Amino acid sequence: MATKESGRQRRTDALSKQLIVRAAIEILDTGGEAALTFSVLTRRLNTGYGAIYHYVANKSDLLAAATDDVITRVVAGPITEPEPREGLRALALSLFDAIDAHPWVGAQLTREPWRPALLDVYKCISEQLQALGVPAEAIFDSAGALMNYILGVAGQNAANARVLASNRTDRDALLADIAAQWAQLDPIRHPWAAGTAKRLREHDDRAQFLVGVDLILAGIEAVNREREDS
Amino acid sequence: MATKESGRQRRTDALSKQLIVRAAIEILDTGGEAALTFSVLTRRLNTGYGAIYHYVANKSDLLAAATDDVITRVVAGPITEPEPREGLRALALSLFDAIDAHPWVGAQLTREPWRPALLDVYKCISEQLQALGVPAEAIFDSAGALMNYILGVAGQNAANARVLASNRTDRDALLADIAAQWAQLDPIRHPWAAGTAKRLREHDDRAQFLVGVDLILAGIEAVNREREDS
DNA sequence: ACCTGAACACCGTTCAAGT
DNA sequence: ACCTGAACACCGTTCAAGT
Repeated sequence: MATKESGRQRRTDALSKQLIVRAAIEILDTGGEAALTFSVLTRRLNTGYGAIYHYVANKSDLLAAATDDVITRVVAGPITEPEPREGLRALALSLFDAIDAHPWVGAQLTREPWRPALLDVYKCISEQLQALGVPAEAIFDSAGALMNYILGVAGQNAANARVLASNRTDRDALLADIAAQWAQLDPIRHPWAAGTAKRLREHDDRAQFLVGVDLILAGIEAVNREREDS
Repeated sequence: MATKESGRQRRTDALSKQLIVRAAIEILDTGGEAALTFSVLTRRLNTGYGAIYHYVANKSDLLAAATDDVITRVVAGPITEPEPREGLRALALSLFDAIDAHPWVGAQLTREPWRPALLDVYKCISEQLQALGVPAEAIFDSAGALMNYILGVAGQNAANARVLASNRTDRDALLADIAAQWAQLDPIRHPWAAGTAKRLREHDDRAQFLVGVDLILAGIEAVNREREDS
């Protein structure tokens, strides 16, 4: 089928940062961080190095722009849930899923925090907490804890996913291995180990992530109840 | 003082993985991730490339070993607090401080999770939760949430610290900038913004980290209380 | 067994030259 | 203004040769 098309043909339409970023995202999603190379990008876009550098300052800039693109799309989906607690859970899951689909975003966020897109996330969380009745003076710390948890766990999960990308067998083998180690601990001194080992083999990362969100929400509410009582 | 000592002299004592890892840690701490180069490492250790590769499989392996070294030292410090809640807070703070002192550890953990050293952290957290009276079936999710929070936030914080490494002025300027943005939001629709903007400028990352730990602990206890009641 | 360092493959970035 | 691609500096890794 179709001979290799030379690949030497010049592109007809103009380049744009948008176009470059989208191409970079595709490469990152397919081959991971190591696959994103200016040489690959150049070939994919049928252009030269200089053309890319005309729209992008350097590789850092490109990665940052790609990350912004992904996060912005998540936050742009307006929260439709009327119940603030559900809204928060939905936002958390959206971010989790986005980082799961684009694992390199997790690593990038640890490298360049405080991107504008993240401020929107922060804002969104703050609004939901306010709707939940959290007093203004408690919102700062609560929103911080939630956001850090969401990004932190999503990042960890993405890292896991990347390491165990090959197939389910790998994941199962590794978890079984860890579980076996724990199952060997003295059940008298470590009664938690048996249950944890069992759960480890069966657990669903996405569900466990949500349990954590709920734990933090429960904590926020518990602390506020105490504050009201006193 | 002391002329440059040629640097060409061969080392007298034998090399070892331990020695290489320690040298790598020093380079990483001083100059950040970008500074760790086999060429720099070779010069620092007065040796050749092959000698290093004799003890270390590749750069990934070296980074992993360096991370293990840091984390292991933290977990090795036995928890002396008799009160489990204080023990957890102490462990959390130790990890936070360690990652703050070695910011590259944060990025590394997102790259290679499930290292043996982290399993020890998990184990330690589980034990403290058990001592706190958390039922065995709730320990898995609770420990997971706590550990993810600790590593996630510590990593984020390290990233912040790295970006704003230069001096306090930079940090203050950036935070003031963000605060100003939020202060402009309509105070009727966003009553939380004013307080958050103020807190943002003044907050202490370490203290806020601990507030988050306490929130999760409060959530764990609240959920368990409900379970008991029903 | 342990070490040396030239050599190789690869990658980010620049820049003089083109349209 | 926008694009091309040879060239440069740098870095991880290998390997034949040394002790």
